[in-house]
Amino acid sequence: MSSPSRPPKIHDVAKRAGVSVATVSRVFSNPDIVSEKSRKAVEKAVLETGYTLNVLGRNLRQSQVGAVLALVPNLANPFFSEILAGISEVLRDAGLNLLVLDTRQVDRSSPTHGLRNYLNRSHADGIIVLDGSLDPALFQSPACPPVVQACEWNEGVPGARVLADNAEGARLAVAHLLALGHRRILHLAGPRQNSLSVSRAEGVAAALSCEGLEPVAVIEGAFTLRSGREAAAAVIAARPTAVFCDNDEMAIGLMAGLAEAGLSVPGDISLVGFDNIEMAAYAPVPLTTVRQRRAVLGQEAARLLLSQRDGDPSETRVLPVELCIRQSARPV
Amino acid sequence: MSSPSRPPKIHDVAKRAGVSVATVSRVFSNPDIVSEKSRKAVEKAVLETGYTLNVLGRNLRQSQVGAVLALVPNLANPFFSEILAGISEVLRDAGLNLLVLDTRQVDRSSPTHGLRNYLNRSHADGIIVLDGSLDPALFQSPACPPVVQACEWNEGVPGARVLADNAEGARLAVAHLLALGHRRILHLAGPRQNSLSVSRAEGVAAALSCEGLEPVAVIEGAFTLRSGREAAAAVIAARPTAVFCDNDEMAIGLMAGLAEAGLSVPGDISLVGFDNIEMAAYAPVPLTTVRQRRAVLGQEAARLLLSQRDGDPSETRVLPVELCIRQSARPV
DNA sequence: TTGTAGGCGTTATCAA
DNA sequence: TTGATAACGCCTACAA
Repeated sequence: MSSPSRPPKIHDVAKRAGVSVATVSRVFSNPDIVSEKSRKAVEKAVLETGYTLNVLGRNLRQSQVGAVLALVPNLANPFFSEILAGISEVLRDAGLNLLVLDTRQVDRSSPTHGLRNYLNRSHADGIIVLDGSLDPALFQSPACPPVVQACEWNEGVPGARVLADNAEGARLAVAHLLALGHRRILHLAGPRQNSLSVSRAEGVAAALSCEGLEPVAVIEGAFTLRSGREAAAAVIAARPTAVFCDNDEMAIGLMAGLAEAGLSVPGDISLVGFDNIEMAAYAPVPLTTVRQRRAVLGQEAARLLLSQRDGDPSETRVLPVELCIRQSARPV
Repeated sequence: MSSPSRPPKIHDVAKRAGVSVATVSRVFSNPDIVSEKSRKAVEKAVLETGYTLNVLGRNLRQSQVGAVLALVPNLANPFFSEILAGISEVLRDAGLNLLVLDTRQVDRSSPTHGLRNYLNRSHADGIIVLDGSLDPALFQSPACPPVVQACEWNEGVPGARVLADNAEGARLAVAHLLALGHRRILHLAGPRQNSLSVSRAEGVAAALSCEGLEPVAVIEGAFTLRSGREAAAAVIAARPTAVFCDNDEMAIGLMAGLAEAGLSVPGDISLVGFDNIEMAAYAPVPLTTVRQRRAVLGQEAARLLLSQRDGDPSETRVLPVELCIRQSARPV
């Protein structure tokens, strides 16, 4: 309990407890194989010296970092926080820490200071990629630890993937609109290259083709409130009776844009979103949307990473989605 | 470029380049002090071997982790994501990584496996605490790295603090309501022990006391949409003409609750929030609120931590706030 | 069940 | 400007 100038090392504890450093080490890593007597002595000495394990030494010796890196396209975007919470939860139970890197904030290509430096076994024991726009070559180096892609994905990146059933979600949403009698349906999509946008467009096409239809228009947004609002003029010009939006934020933004133009939802135009963010139920008109369980998605990603690290083959998990009917879509 | 079974070490590079390991090390940490000739040779050997620096070795040698830990009360809460983005940005420029820990997910007291184990120089080079409810004793150990508190705070925790001017924000909000002629003002507050709630209550009191008034009631919420909605009945019972809410989520939740009860905002009741989350402008009635710049708050916290680490004295920064007038509050 | 001793990969000191 | 070498703190054969 004294306040030593130098933090106590495993050696100090050993001396004080009258045992060897190996025994002290074992008390920390595998207590069951040391005798009760030695263990008690060590525990007492630990308390007396205020010793805490120096993780740096252990990590070097074991060639492991004790942390997993999550690559997020935009850390300020609340969409990802719930996924991160799910990841964090599973990692914690496995004794691993969560490192977070915002891919916008880091040079994607520089060989010396860029992202490449992080994709290294000495930086993280594994990587969870939430950004589908990164160069797959980054992950193909033999120095790169196990990788799992979650939510967005990219062909060419090795390892397991965990995704919501995006196509099915979009199909459900559009089928719902069709069942309500809508025929002029517009798709307010995400960025064109984005893997989510692509899958959801497939679902839209699948649903519409049953009726021999196509979207009256596809407008490209940026998954943001603002881009939804700004799409209002183009949406109105296409005269749809209903709009399927690739996420809730664009749907809520569009709601505002339509209101500014004097159009009512769902009176003039029906709206369906995607994600079921918490705010969807509190939008000006409670939003009908597709629920995807973001915490579960994060948990699954972490679990896949752990089993991949343990040598299990990488599989791909597709998580079910479901339609959440509220008040923003009604019969034509 | 070959694919060695064992990752190349600094030794391999040195041999290949015909120099000593010390020189190779210097090329990485301080290139200017090595001759052009040696440097070129090393760079060539690095490329040929595919060598990447093993951070574990460096960290042990330098007794540093290369990462800062952020303690977040609830990682799934979008309020914190923008703060984290600000933190991450500044850390990155300083060559530090961001570790995130959800304090809900971790045992707060267990001496062997709890939070205490993380507050250790071998785990992180510094700590940014966004949770005001943690036991201050945790941070008082000599083994604990530098600490900065941000947003919420706790007397007894050492180190710098960075806060929004919560009292002033609340004062501005209530003064605005008073100027609109409101006299029956209710305070929908956060949890009673929360430091934010306390400061904001002071601001409310300060503004009201100028008119010799007090809140018609103080209702305790949980900073969530749901708690705002659930407060509606109690709010209505107190018959205020205006409500100041400790955050935007509760204000938007309350808006929904009031609408369900057939009351209109701002027709029947005026509302002011706090935070200016992005959704505030897209609420059923665009929300008048107090803007606090969360990204800047995170940046400042990280900067304070860095300067504290470099031995500068710890100061406390109070960040300005400003009133954002929209449409949820109007004259009585 | 315990102890001894070598090594994980790097950097910093010191001398050349 | 460079090289040899001793740490950094811990874990784990291996031997006792």
